[in-house]
Amino acid sequence: MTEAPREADNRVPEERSLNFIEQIVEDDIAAGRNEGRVHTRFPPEPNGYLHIGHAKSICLNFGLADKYGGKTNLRFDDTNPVTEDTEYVESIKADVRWLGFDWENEFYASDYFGRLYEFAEKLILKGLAYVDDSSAEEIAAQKGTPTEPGQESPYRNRSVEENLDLFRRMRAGEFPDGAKVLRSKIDMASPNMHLRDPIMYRIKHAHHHRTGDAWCIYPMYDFAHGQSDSIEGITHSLCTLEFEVHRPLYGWYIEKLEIFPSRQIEFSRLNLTYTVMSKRKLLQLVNEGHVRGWDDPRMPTIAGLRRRGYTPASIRDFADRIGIARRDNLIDVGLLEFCIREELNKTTHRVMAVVDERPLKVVLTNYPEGQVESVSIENNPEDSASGNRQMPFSREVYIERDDFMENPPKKYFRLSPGGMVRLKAAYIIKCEEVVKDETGEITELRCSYIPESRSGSDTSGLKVQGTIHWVSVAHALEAEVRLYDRLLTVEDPSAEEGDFKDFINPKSLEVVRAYVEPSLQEVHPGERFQFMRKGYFCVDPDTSADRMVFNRTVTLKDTWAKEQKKG
RNA sequence: UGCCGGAUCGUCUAAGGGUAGGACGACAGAUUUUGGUUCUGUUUGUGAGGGUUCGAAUCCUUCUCCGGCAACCA
Repeated sequence: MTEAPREADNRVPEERSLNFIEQIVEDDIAAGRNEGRVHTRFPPEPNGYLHIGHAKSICLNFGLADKYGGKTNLRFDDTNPVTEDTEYVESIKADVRWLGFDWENEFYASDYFGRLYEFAEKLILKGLAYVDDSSAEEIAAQKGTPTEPGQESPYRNRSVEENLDLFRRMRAGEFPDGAKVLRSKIDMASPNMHLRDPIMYRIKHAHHHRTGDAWCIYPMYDFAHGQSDSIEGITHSLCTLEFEVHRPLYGWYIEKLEIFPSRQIEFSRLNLTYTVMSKRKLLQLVNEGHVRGWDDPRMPTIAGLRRRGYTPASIRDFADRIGIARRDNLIDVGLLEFCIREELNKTTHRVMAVVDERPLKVVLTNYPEGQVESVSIENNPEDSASGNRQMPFSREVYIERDDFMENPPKKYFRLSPGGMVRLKAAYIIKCEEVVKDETGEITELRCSYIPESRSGSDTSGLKVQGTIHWVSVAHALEAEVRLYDRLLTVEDPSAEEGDFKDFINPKSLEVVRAYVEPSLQEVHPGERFQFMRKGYFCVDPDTSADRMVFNRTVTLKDTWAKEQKKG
């Protein structure tokens, strides 16, 4: 039997192979587990801003639910009132939305404090939990080490009645912070440290951002997370590799409590070159003033990337490209840059901006004084629907100092004495004279222009190798441009001796003046452009009626600069 | 030294006994009024040794290297 060939079968979309979690999910669906349901959750602790590593997790969780017709909850893991705050709750919600995802439910671990308390009493009743009066130091000492078993607490064998009474009094506020904890009775000799009678509840007379002063005991992560998953009917609970050793405990609570068995699956966290990705370190950068805040465009936070000019689609694309696996990885930040360039190349308008503190004035000696003409320029050659706009051209224009060299090396295609270059969308010019001041510094270039070479109606027959951007001196607008570079000077700070802060790049931010074309008169924060030949830029929120500020999102690829470096 | 993971081009990631593929990067060329974009081509990889097999990245075995775990953090 032969198969009839399908028509136009060559356009089959490339089939991406499944990552290991998708394989698990498909196996589960095929086996009829959870009635074929797929329910994930994204569980941030509201104690910091989300970063690109969280974006990986968000895309994974929401993407999986989307792919298999499931749901995703947003759940704040707010079991430690002393570090958590509603400011973070709000920023996290804004960031998840901005990334393009909508959650099925907005939940909080604190919603379950009542249920968790009941779970704790249930374990006490089963003889599987006890109140311990030991101090934190004593508990740490009893814990043993990875290679030596721990010792049992002297309070380990209290009666169920006494434990119940003590736990209720803990809740009632009869004891000060640290006086007692509730622990699970598992196995102090377990090779898994997390099974050595882990703490379930601790006393903290602290105000909680949601429950206020209703509680003075708070559950630990291990006694909240899995049960929260279970309560919500989460089928696949995805987390990073460092929680792998918690999985037996996750399962133990579910088993002993006889509740819905959510399944924890771990994947490797994202590491990016030239930056750090832990909330603790990012908080340090903010608190110690190494950056201007959580949304500083140098930060790998979602807020920072947004301000820098990254788009949600580019971050989702990045998350998709890096994949999901279980091995440690260090992703080249160049891949992130590729993703944003790819999108912005298709979508942004090209504009002229001479990004130079000291631009070079070019005087076109044979161009009539006082004359201004309008030249037409494509908004985006990659998008024919984007149309054209007009730009004023006149006798004096600014170009970047880098676009002229008095003694050019071979293969330098820009302007040099006696050389010709095209001013993009306008005329070919020829450098006739280099004017310098008494210190030898070039102050101006006197050039002639070729009237027959006007873009669009060039009859000059001339061929020039270089085309450069420019702005008309009389029409240019001043703007502040913030040029960002990598936050750190080393690819992988964890591989270096010393603290990561020893490797902060002192040149990660350079603020320069630029002269931009007049069409940019009224720009609004968040708008993106390609500064022709320079890179992609985004209007910063610091922009006001009398001040224009642009952030450089990413440079254009620059093969000339690369060539130079080699030389 | 205990337990749990992991090891495939430079960097990620596929292939689950049957041609080691893709992406990014790099390199070379073509096109180009952005040294951009686009297009074409090239390069480089299964940590090591032994075994099973007609056939091993894949199975077995020994070893090596890397990561995580000893917060009343998550």
